[in-house]
Amino acid sequence: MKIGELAKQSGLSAHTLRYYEKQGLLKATARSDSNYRLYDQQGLDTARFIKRSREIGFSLEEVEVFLSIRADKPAHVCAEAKTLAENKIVDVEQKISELKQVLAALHKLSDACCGGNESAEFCSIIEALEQGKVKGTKEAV
Amino acid sequence: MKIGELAKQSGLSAHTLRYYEKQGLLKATARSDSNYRLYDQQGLDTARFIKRSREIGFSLEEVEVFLSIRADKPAHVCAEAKTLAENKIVDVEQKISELKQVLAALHKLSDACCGGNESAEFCSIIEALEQGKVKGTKEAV
DNA sequence: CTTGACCTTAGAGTCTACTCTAGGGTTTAA
DNA sequence: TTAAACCCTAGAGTAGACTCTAAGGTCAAG
Repeated sequence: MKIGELAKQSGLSAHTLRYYEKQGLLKATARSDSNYRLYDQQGLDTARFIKRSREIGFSLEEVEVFLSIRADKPAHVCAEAKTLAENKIVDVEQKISELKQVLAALHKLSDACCGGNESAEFCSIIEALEQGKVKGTKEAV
Repeated sequence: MKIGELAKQSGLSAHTLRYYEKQGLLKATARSDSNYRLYDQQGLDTARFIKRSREIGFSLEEVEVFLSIRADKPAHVCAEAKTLAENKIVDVEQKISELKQVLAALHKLSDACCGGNESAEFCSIIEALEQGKVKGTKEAV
């Protein structure tokens, strides 16, 4: 199949597929006489593999590692894949905890403010940002 | 005070302060004979205001709105500030919920894998990415 | 034969918020 | 006086993952 068909089947854009090729993640199986990229079922599998990995939050660099494990499984061990997953778990947990602190600070801001059509002269949000009364982002980690 | 002092007092870098000026967020109060930026207490207050707003997760664009409210409070109403905060809360909650789904998918991947020095020939992580058994990212929203 | 849909390439642009560089002037302390 | 430490500008570079453009070749239908 040509790149447009692969795009349709995989849910990635043709642009993105070419980009992945440039990044060394997914090369076309062959080229037609007119130099069109041609893909087979394997190419589609790989495209979907990449897409799923991205959706789970892996970077292209990490996907590359998965692909190399997948390309020669006997040459690799489970620990390699699991390490990637565990590191990513730590990253995501960290990000979630940061966002929760941000959320708490935002709620504090928001709850303090009447939010009405009163003049902002004594708006608690502005005041809080002004005077640094809002904590919980860096300090409370 | 000069930019270096303001940087020290505010916790922002001189580079960043100049960047903020270029973005129209914080202009120097005056210039010295030698064209150095000069700031007063108000400048420091503003720099800190920006820094705090950023730490709470507001974009520079949003900070600009806060600054304009702050610059002329009687001309604005609380609702403007509160709307910003509430929208940001929605954003952050959304992001957290996405990350939680990602985290669940990652745990599923990781837990299924032995993680040992066994060959990756039957690695459940690779298999899961391969066959699309991993759900919970887009579909489960 | 032509129109439109498809494909090619190299390379530039997007987003956000910085961060740094080059090349040069100023100030301060020893 | 000289060296360090500061300041200035315009503009480029960084991150990550695309996304798009220009200029052109190819292919199938009518």
